[in-house]
Amino acid sequence: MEQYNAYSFLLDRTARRVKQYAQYQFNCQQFGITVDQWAILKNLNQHTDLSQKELAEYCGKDQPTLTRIVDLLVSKDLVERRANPTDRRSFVVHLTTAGKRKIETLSGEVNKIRMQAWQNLNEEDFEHLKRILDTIYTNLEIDNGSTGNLR
Amino acid sequence: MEQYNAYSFLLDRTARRVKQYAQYQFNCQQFGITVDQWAILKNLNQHTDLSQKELAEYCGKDQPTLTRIVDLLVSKDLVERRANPTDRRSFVVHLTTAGKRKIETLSGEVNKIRMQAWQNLNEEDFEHLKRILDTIYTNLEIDNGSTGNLR
DNA sequence: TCCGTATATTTGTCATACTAATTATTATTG
DNA sequence: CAATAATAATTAGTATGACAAATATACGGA
Repeated sequence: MEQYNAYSFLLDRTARRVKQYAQYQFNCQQFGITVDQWAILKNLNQHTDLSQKELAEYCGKDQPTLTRIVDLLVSKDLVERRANPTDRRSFVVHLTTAGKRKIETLSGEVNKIRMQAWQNLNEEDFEHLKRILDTIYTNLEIDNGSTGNLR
Repeated sequence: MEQYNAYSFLLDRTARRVKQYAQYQFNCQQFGITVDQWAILKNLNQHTDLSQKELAEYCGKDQPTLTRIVDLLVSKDLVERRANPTDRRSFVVHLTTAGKRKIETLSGEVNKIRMQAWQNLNEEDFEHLKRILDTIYTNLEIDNGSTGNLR
């Protein structure tokens, strides 16, 4: 039983290296953004004009974190906050022309960087990894709801 | 090719949930430390009286991060910095009595928390996960050394 | 319509990561 | 031995992550 604990260490360590490696390449190639900022841009490109709440869900970030990343993207003129006509509480996050250009310029390079991790691994490994990570993810739902699992 | 990019998102998301879930349980059960602080204590218990540099390597943390975590553990009286007789640049990090007691008290509970992730998964999954994560990890070595891979 | 509640965003605080720079000490080398 | 390089630890700055609280707005029911 005890040995199974190692997964948490491995996961943490690997996820950090993946991000660190990508950020290192981003810096070397002067992309001018962080890896997390890239994830936001990429999501915005696929689902245009999301509210920050929706964007946070797609990107797997919480709302305070997303607010701050959007702040940085706004200061870099890559996105802008637009009034949401149907709800004055929320904004719509909109890609600027510079933001779209950034995505076009970097997409291919980012793919290359991401694929470095996948050497010596194959399609089947990818399916295993997806399944295992998804299972862990759903195993650890923190349930505040009506099913009343844990406090 | 493009789809393989998803691994980075999955890894990051899963690692964050694993840590968040554990921290949530730590808080509920009033362990009085963070998940990362626990990892340091656990390592110190296995390899007594390491220097901060060695400890950082075992724990997979960088040195500035380790310095700060040790600061927090010192302020909680769980470890202390002792002079290293053979090298006045470095310290030896030593578990206090309270630190040892903390480890004994929490070990079983932490194991239970960690095992929650492993429902619906088996030994074979564990081996797959270990192998895949280790492969990714070594694929992404950032080599500043003599082999001269990338700038 | 008014009131209480829910929601979207923001702000604050603490902890963790990564980078770069600083300090004190040790090791190396001419 | 003296000058230089390398190393252990720290500090500073920025970004992210989690959680709580505050604010503004929307929604539901009396």
